[in-house]
Amino acid sequence: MSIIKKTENIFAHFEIFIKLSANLKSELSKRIKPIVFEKGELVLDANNICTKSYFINKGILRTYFLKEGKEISEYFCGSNEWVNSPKSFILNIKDIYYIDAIENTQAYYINTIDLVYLFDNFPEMERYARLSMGSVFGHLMERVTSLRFTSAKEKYNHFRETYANIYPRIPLGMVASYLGITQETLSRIRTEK
Amino acid sequence: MSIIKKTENIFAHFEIFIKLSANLKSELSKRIKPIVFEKGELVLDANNICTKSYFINKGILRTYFLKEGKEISEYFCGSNEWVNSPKSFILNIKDIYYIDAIENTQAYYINTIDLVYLFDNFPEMERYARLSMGSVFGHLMERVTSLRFTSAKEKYNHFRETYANIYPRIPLGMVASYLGITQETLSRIRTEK
DNA sequence: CGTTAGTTTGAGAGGACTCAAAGTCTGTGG
DNA sequence: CCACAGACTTTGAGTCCTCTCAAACTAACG
Repeated sequence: MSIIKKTENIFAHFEIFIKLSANLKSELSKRIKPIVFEKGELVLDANNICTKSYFINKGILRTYFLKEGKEISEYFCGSNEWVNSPKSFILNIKDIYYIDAIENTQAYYINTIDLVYLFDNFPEMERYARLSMGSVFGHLMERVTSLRFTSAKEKYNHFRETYANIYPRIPLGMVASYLGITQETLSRIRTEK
Repeated sequence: MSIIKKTENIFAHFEIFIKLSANLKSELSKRIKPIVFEKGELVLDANNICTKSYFINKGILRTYFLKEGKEISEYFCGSNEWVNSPKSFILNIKDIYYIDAIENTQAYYINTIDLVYLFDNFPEMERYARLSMGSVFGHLMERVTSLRFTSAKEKYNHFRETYANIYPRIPLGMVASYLGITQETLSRIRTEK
C-alpha cells in the first residue's frame, strides 16, 4: 500500500463546514501526516492518552472498550471521517476506549498539540470543530432513539442504513456488541430473511 | 415570580470553558433576555424552527417528540444548562422536537441571530460552543452505553445519578419514555425496593 | 368533591438472553 | 495444495425480563 500524501479528502471535509484560506491550508498540510495500519493492529491503547485524531482515507477503524473482559464496539469509522477517543483527545486524560483496525487502513493524523495551535490561531478551526461535532451529535441522538424503541431486527436495519458503505465488512460479533444485542440473536435475525 | 436580569450564572457557565472579556460580557448582556414559563406551557412547537436557546435559572424544561401519538421524552434540563432543539437551532430547519415546561420555569434565552453575531465577532464563543458541546457529547455517549447493556433497573439507577438534582420532580411516565421502558416496568422497579 | 392525570398491580405472551454444541471460514505450515 | 488450528457464525433448548392489555387505585386541581 503506497503512502501518498494527498489531503484533498480532508480539505473537502473541512469545506463542508468552513472556507479554507490558502494560509490555513498550508498550515494544515504541514501538520497532517499519513499513517497506515494493518488489519488487527492496535491504534490506541486505553492505557495511554489519545494524542492523535485520525482521518481515514481507506479502510475501517473501530473504537471499543472492555466490559467483563469482552470487547464492546462503540463506533466504526470508514473513509472521510475522523476517529479518536473523544474525551481523552479533547481533555488530555485517559479514557476507556481502545481503537483498532478492522481492515488494512490508510489514514492521516493530526496531533493534539498541532490542533491546539490551529485552534489558537485560526478561529475558523473552532467553527469547523463545533459544526462537525454537531453533525456527529445528531447521529448519536438518532442512535439513542434507535436503542430505546426498536427490536433487535430494527436495530440491525438501522445499522445497515447508517453504515451502508461498510457494514458487510464488519464481523458479526462486533456489530452485535455495537447494537447491544448478543451475537446469537443477530445471527438468527440475519438468516431468518 | 419576579423576573430579575441576573446573568451571573450564565457567565459562570461560560467561564468553565473560556475567559470572558469585559467587551464580550457586555455584548452578551445586551443579547440575553429573561423569560418565564408556566408548568405545562409549550416552549417550542416542532412545527416551528427553534430560534432560541434557553438557559435555565430555575425549574425544568424538557424536550420530547411524538411517536405513535405518544410523547417520548428526549432530555430534561435543569438549572444552569442550555436547552434547544439542537439540529433545528443550529441548522435553522424544522426538526421533530418539542420543548415544554415540567415546572414553572425561569430562564434566559438568546436568539439565533444574536448568537451568530457573537460567533462571527468573538472567536472564543466558538470555542465555548465547541467545548460545552463536547461535554454534552460525553453524557450522550454514557447514555448510549447505559441503553445498550443494562437492565431496566440499572437504567433507572443510572438516570437517578445523572439527574440527581431533578429526578424526583419528573413524572414517572416521562422518565420511562426517556429510558425506553414502559411505565409499568418502571413502577414495579421503583416499588420493589 | 368530582374529574382527570398519574401510578400501581395483575396475568399472560413473547423477544432476547444464556449456555452449549456444531458448523463454517480463513490463513498458515507441512 | 492439502490439512489443521483458531476465529467466526449458526443452531438448539430452556429461562427470564420486559412488554401488552386491563383494571384498580391515588393524587392533584378546579
